[in-house]
Amino acid sequence: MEEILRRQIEKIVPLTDDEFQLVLSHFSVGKYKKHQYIVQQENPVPYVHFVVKGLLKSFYIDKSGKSHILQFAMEDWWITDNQGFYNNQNATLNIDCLEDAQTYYITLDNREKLCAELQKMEFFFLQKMTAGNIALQNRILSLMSKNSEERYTQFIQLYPDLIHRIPKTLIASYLGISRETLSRLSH
Amino acid sequence: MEEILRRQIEKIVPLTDDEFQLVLSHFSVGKYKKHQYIVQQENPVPYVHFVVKGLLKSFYIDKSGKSHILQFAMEDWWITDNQGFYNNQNATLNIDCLEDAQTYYITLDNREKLCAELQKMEFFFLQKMTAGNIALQNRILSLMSKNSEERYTQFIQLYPDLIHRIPKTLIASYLGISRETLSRLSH
DNA sequence: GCATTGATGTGATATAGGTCACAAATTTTC
DNA sequence: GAAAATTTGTGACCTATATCACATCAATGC
Repeated sequence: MEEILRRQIEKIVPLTDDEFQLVLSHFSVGKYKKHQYIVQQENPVPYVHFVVKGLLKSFYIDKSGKSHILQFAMEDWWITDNQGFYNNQNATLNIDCLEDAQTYYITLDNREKLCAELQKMEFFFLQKMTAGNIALQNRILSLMSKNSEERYTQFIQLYPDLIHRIPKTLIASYLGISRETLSRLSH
Repeated sequence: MEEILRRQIEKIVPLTDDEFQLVLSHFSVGKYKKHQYIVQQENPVPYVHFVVKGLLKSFYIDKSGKSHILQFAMEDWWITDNQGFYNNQNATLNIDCLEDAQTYYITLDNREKLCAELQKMEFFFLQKMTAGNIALQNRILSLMSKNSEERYTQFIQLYPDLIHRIPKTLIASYLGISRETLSRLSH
């Protein structure tokens, strides 16, 4: 399992064995059951999680009670409530498990210590954050310029693996359309 | 003008005079006229710009020819086509000036050099990127969970300064609604 | 292995917001 | 400062998507 984390980092910065051990020593391992929450609205957000097994979703519940999925996270993805985690605020999002899951998680303090001890980790996190930004901007443009069908097609292209692991209902919620509309498309 | 850049950085990391001179030496100054493009679709994206004067917008033109505003940038904001800039690709966005503008701009190479020479600048960029991420995620949730009126109200709250500098037509394009609908809202 | 819960499909109907068309007001340009 | 360009408002009409209501089917828990 450690290997997944190591490969993820080494896609961006090479690491010696010792360096990777140092990295690893700043993380903890978490195991979670399907339906289990790892972040809850109104509660603190102590960790970012790197998923090594399973599938999670982060979602926002609006004032009318409707839930909107911000992100899915499967193996090799990072997930947290950014606003809560980085600004030390209570969560506005929820994160729960769609499948039994295992993560390596790290606190903000530990992340900062790690970056101080191993400069290239700061570069790594900057690269990840930058890639995240680009993806988010594309998602915004997609929401603004594409209709439901186009967004669904794009989703299939971008995340072919997810299609088979996630009920359509949730994909609809991620795409910002109703499950009925998606149902009528997908045929 | 330099002072604006310095204050922007010092909101996150303190700088000595020498350090700031080092920072500054990696930037160039650009002056642009209203209507001038500083990034064009299909062209390279050599710089990120820090705006010290004026107002710009970045926008995407979809396949049907409709334009969607991704971002405005006034004094103290950063702007570029991220995908083009960080991945060394051609632009998918356009950026032009809504008012005569002045920026400090930097290449990717120079940014990397600067971070290598002055570690805290990497921390600075990471912080900015993180804040950007949070803002983008909120915008996505806003697009998914709020109707036109709520999004407009939120825009006014978030960017009260911009309301008076930007025609409603463009605000509509930023909010992902038609100008007619916005006109009927604003009352 | 049955019972509960969740997922999916589909009809009928409602509606927010888009589009088109025109006129008036305002701003910009030379 | 007149002409051109841009912005804004508003009516009439259209459409994509939401909502509600069932029915069926599949998955999961004990």
